[in-house]
Amino acid sequence: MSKVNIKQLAKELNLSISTVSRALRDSYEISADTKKKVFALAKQLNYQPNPNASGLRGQKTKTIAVVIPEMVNDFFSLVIGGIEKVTQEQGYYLLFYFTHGDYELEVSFINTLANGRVDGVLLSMSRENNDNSHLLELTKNGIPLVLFDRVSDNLDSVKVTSDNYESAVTATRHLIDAGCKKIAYLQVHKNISIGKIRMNGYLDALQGSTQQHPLIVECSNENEETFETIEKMLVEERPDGIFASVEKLAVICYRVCEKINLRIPRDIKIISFSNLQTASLLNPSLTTITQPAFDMGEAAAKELLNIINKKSKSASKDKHVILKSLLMKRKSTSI
Amino acid sequence: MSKVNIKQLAKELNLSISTVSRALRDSYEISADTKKKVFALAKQLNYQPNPNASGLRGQKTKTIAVVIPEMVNDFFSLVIGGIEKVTQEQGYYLLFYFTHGDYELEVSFINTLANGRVDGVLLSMSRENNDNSHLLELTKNGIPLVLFDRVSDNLDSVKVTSDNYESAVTATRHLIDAGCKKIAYLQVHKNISIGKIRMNGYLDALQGSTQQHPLIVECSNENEETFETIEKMLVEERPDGIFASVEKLAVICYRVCEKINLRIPRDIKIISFSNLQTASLLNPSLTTITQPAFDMGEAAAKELLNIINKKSKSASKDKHVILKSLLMKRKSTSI
DNA sequence: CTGTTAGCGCGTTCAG
DNA sequence: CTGAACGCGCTAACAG
Repeated sequence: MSKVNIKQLAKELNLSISTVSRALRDSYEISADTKKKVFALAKQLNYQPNPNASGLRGQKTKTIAVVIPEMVNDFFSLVIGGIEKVTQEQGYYLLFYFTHGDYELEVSFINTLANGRVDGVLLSMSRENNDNSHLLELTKNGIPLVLFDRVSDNLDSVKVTSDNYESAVTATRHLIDAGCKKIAYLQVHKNISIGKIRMNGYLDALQGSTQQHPLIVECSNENEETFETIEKMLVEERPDGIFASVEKLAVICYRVCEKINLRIPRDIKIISFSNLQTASLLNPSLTTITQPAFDMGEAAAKELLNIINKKSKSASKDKHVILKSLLMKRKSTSI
Repeated sequence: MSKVNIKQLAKELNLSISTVSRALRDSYEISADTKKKVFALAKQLNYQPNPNASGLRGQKTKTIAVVIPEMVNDFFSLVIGGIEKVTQEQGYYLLFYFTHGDYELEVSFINTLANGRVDGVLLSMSRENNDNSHLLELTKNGIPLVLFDRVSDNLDSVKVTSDNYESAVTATRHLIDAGCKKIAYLQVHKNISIGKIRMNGYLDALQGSTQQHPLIVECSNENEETFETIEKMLVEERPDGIFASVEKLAVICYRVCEKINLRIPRDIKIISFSNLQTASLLNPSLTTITQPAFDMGEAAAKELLNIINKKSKSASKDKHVILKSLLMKRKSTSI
């Protein structure tokens, strides 16, 4: 344990502890000469202020918590990239927690944060439309909270999302414009709001432009089951367009098409909410509605740091930042 | 700021601070009755011990740092899953840091950790064969370190890796057994040790089994450039087998084959180091050597917690855990 | 079984 | 310009 603290610096330099402390914080009441000496020794010994001590004293830790459902997921990986870029610039540390979509875990972790472990929290909810009292409690304890992607309307924290409704409309119109006469919508998590919002975009786009009837296919989290559901639907209904609400469904759909010899995009056109990474691996590559994941991370982190630093709680309450998604066509795709 | 602390609990219950503290820690010298009362109130008020205070006092934070090159990468995502599983069970927090392969960033972050911010560090190195003095300094300060995946031989910390050499041999033999007469090896990062080790496996397997000459293709980080390099090689050399040292190269290779009408696996067979996620998206799906990423995370975290809890520094010094990779063939692949 | 006290390292008052 | 002293919240040693 050769850890260096202020005391040792003081002894070494024949100064008092408080002088050293002040010098390190570049206080105006310390002579340039003394400061120079202190800085030199601090650097030489790699002095690092004890974060527990300063956290205890000043009630700030330069740490923010990031609570997300999971990590093995390109979307959240990209979001984290954005968060990290912003926070790193300002010297913040990142405490991560993965809820695996488990509400109980989210609650217990958030409760754990009540007492000065972090300066703020970035959260994408594990489930929605639930009891949010743990989050209310958190903000009541003076810890700022910013929600992103999976947010809840009955919380007046700052929110950052992408334009799920508008982009679902865009995606559906894209299929219509490409000549599709019967467009199926592949749906999961029908009870989470982001799912509903996307579906509404699909429904409204259909209604607005043509006489098409909606064809909504409820899928599950079980890949095998979903495969069969989709296969059955394709055979029986013979749609010529597919709009997948999440990437995984599009991938399964590709597999089904292979099996039953439907050629993409000639026989059937597919579009999906998805990120960039995996979409271009498919053949032909998948046209997607891509959320600005990195930007979302950046935006959420910036909002949070604003609240933390400027304490402008009142100004930004109930603010909702909405980022624009992109329709992405890739080479070798012609839909 | 309505944060609850021990003092408030004590006042509310007409007990002394230390009695409450002991009750919360379930000390044997507190009556069952008192404990019950304390627990009840603590739960009611959602009392959470201030981590800065206990960290300052006891020199432990229940936090470990995870330092990795990047996040947008299935391999590290999976590793983190393993780390998280183990640490969550024991109530540890995870502080993340991404070096983006930048050695300077790694150094500055590690230095920051010298003074009681975390109880231990899990690290996958940003670069290798460099000056490791920052890591030595860290362990000298009494903070345990476990290296995984990208490790350095001139550090006597515990290391966890997968069997890169053996699995490269296996992969090469697999192509040979499948009848390949001319196998090319796609290489990047020739100067990092993990790259060298894999290449040696390829070279030795070739030498051991047949009269084949090695065909090593140096690729860059530039996708466009690499695409052209591989295309040129395929046209000029006409190999019937490809061993890609990283997944991205295999993907590019697929694209090149499409362009110049080489059918996989009939004309050319491809195998690659890769994880599971993206490999099955390709068509035909890619046969891979898959590192046990999740297991690696688990193993590394377990080793670290062992050191932290048992303080068995001496016993585990210079230990090297090597996990076995898996050769994975997937449906619709016939090589 | 319970209360009193001291100190972890730092930053900020209050004195010079 | 510098030093002494206090307290952030918690735990452990020392009483009783």
